[in-house]
Amino acid sequence: MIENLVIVESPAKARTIERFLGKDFHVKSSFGHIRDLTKKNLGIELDNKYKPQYIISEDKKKIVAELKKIAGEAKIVWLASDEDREGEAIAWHLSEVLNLKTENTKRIVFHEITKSAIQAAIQQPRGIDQNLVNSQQARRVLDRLVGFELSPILWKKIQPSLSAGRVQSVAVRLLVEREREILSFKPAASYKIEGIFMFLDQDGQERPFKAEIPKRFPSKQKTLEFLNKNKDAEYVVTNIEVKPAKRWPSPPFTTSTLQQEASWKLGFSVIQTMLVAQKLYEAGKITYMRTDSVNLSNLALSAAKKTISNEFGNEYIKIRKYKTKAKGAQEAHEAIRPTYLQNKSIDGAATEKKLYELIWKRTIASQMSDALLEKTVATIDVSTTEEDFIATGEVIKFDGFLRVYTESKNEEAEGKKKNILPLLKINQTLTNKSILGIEKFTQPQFRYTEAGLVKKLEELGIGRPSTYAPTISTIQNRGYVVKEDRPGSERKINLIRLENKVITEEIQTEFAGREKGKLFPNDIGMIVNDFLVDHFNDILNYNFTAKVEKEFDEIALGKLDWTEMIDEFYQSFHKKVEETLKCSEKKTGERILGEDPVTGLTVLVKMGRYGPVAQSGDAGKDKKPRFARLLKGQLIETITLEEALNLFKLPRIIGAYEGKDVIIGVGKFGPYIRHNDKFYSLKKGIDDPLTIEIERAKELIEEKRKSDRKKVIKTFSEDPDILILKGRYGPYLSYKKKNYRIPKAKDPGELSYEESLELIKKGQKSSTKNK
DNA sequence: CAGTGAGCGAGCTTCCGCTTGACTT
Repeated sequence: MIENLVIVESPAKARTIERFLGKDFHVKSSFGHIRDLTKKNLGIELDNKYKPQYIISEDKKKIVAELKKIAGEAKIVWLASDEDREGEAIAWHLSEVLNLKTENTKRIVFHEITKSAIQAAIQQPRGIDQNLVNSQQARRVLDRLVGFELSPILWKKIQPSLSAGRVQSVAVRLLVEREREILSFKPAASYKIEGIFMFLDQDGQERPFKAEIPKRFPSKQKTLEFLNKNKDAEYVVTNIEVKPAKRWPSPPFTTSTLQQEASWKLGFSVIQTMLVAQKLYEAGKITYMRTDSVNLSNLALSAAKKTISNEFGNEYIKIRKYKTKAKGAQEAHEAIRPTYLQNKSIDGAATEKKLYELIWKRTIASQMSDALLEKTVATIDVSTTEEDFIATGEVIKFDGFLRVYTESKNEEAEGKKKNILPLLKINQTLTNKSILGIEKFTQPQFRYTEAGLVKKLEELGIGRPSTYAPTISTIQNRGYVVKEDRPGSERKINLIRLENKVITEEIQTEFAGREKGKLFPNDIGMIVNDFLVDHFNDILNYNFTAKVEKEFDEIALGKLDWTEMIDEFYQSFHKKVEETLKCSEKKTGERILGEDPVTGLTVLVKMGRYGPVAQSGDAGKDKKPRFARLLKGQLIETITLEEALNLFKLPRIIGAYEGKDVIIGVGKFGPYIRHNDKFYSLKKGIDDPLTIEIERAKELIEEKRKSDRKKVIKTFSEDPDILILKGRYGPYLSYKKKNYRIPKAKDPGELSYEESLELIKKGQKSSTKNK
């Protein structure tokens, strides 16, 4: 007979709690939700008050059976899932599925996994909060209705297998709208004026420092005029202002801020951050990594105090309590922090070490003193003009938390940029070394990184810590958006310099629009977005989630019946679904670019069956139209007639090599060279399929042949189709375009022909078995 | 790994939020 069974969501949590509770308590985990709506159909009985049809998920059957058995033997079952909507629902599903009786079932909650918090929770059990459960059912049913009624419209009207949902569709909308802002942005040029002045140090050394004219000059002409006036100018310091300033640390990490900082400082994708964090959590090194709370337990606060005192001294301690600002935060957990704050670093993989140290620094810094600064602003009068130069400098008087953590900035770059300002005095005259007029262009808005999009979604209250990373993956997997680097384009900028009373001009080049690891919407993302915004504006509205969240809150308080809320929504929503299915045309995003000046045929671009294509000629009236795939980076929305006409120049024969034609084309995976029935990819960003010449093509062919030869470990004279190759995951066997595993114990170089045949036979058998 | 684009039709796709393994071609 078991005295007590405690059920929590996570196995790692179960292990920790079991230690705290002692022998009488058996702690098990449910591994999250155990039931969900059936996937076979809508899973909601529309004519029966939206009754959800729950089934036990396939991968949970085993654990449910086990829990059922133990629960039957236990005297008391403690449901200890999280204290939020989803946690309450998990507790309720457990009590339903395990047939728990109210008299021996107790619901307990705690916000932090510390011994005292858990013991306190045990002292204050309650029943299941059905209102809170109902708010979760409303959330679940609403998301299912939206997702499972919108997606099929897209399959009919745009393309199969597409998807739409309350969260993902808004995420795509953010990216599409930002992209359009950037595409339509017209950069404006102006001139920034920087002067280098010399200052005689106490030890007789001349030191340069920088000052700027606060306003921008609108044209080159005005800049030249200003520089000319400076040829015979004198410079006097007319004002010095010294102001104290303060900087304070950021709160400890939540899921969203951890993803942002890991992206910025360590270059991690949001998925990578979560995978590494999961590892650290399972090893007991950090607290739970899916949280929206910035709260630290009292235990953590006192550990932080001790650690800071030991490491930096008492003057660096400032214990702070942070409040969550995020919309819709449910705060079931602590902030993400090291379990043991005295451990500054850990053993483990390089990525784990780096992420741990980031978390340690952020947590410790959050409990450290403000940094005290002194900002100096000096005004330098120019005798010949009305403009004044302004020099600013900043000195750190007390580093405080900056000793361990600088936020969201590349620390080295920041250090380099800082202007060291000398101790100037009023009425002091200065000598000018040079003045530079630099042409500056206004910048469009930034494109989103994965983590930047998560930040935006969190601000809008859309999505939860457990779904940020999956959402980012979904919109990429559907092809709506792509994460990539873009080289940008060169741009000339004017530089005008005054030095030794002589004005010189030079032209520099800079890269505009260079992007690294940013999210770009694809054509299909734009088409789907426009379609949804057209027909379902209310759901695509950035405030839709906030609006329904308010209603979920009312349901949780018992002020609103969940089925009534759903009914209110569904009546009008479903009507729109029907209308849209009936009325709207199939959408291809078609755009007519104009006429081919040579053939006179209409040229258009649209979404074809296999992706965006350009089409020359009308299917109805002309003879068979020609098609050409758009190149990567080209958008239906922005491609020009000229660019589209160029696409029809492919495939093209550029010459011959070894007696065979060399043909350039564009395929599913980008531009390629075809030679003797073999394909060779062009180099991304280096080779242009429209201009590549035969010599370069030969080079690429030879390069590929060389690297293929390197891959081969062994061949057999008995059958040249069998190849032992070196792959990404180690050696493998390749035979007629199929790959087979080589047992780890075998030295691939020693594999015999007979053994290879054996492996192929075995591999074919097991692959049919798996199906 | 690669070049397609007519049309028919069966059968499939899909949501968000909780949680980890079992997979490694």
